Amino acid sequence: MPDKLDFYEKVYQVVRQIPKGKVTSYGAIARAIGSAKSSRTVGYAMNACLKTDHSIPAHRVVNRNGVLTGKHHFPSLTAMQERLEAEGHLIKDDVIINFKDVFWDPFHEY
DNA sequence: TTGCTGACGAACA
DNA sequence: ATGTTCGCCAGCA
Repeated sequence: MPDKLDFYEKVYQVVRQIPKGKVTSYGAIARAIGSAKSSRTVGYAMNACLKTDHSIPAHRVVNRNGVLTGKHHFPSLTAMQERLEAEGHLIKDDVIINFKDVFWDPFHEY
């Protein structure tokens, strides 16, 4: 079937499951949907969802170091950080403080 | 169609 | 510890 669209579907599905106050990484999502080495493409999917589906909390997805590498793609350069702070996260120099403590592993859900 | 790019990550030197 | 290379996959010129 539409394998290509399938990839997006799965990515969105996982991202939507991220609990409020938690975050996860591109790589974690990639593993969760069965494409462990496609973390880059996960980010690409996020980029697309920003423009299309606003119901997806793309700001809860950061890289494996807890860095807000995707902030440049938001309407505002500070939008991502502010959203995260609004959910109780502490951010310093684009890095989520206590990232490890607020990390949510989608793999753990499956 | 080919080649390059990119919100990543892991392996190597 | 730091820098480079490769894999993965969608989108665009």
